[in-house]
Amino acid sequence: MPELPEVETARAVIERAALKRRIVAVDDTDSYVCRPHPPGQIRDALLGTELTEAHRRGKTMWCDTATGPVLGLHLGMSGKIVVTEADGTEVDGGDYWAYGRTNGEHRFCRFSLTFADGGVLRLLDPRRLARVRLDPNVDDLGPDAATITAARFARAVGAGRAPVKARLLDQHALAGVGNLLADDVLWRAGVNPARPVDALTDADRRRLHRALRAAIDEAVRDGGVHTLPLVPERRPGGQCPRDHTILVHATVGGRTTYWCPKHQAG
DNA sequence: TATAGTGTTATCGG
DNA sequence: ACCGATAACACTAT
Repeated sequence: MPELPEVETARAVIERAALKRRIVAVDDTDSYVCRPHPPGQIRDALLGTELTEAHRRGKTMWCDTATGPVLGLHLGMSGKIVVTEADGTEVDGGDYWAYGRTNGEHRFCRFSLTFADGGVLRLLDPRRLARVRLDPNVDDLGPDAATITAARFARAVGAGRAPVKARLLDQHALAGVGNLLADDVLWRAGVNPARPVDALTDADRRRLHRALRAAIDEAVRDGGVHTLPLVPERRPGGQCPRDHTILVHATVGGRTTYWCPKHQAG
């Protein structure tokens, strides 16, 4: 589920509910999610300190700590952050999860921080493709898709023969666009997903940039990429929300891709 | 039971 | 070395 909008919401959850609280217990025993750190290494680095700031670039989050290393968090394909207070109150990123409501059950907990007053931050992730690591390297990520300028976007989606969708998904070129957001952006801009980037016009790139910014703003505001117009129609028989043409689908850039054959023909 | 899947990365070929 | 395509990863829901 998590693309940039969901990750931004998760970051805001941490900012609102997990900063400046002394960490008294850490569960880092899931050695796949916490790799390459051996069990206990992340725990030892965080015990007794506190998170001070929550940052995000693309789909990667990281938290500064008062006295320890930086804590990197990535939600992978199915991760979610939930903060539960001692009285049972939950703060989470909304109901976008495909694996049902959490309902205080905390199934699939892969990592947790317990605070001095009994509150707990949990990373829930059925598929265990999320990652927790100390001092993550963020430098290889491209500019954040939520704030990228038109000029930098044009550079990122300028040269090369890759299908434009593949480039939008390339986290080194720009960071934060996932499969569903990419389809919605291309749909808004009226661009065929398979079009090579060097065949785009400057006008195409301007429309794509505006579509990207608008789609992200709407998705963050409305609760995730599932609220975008095209996303519920991404299924066999789904219709274009604009002209009601039956959408077509194929694999582009290695991912299942839906588009309107009428207004995204070229 | 078989399959698809919202992300990342190692590996392969051009 | 660069660029793009593909498989693998772990696991659940359909």
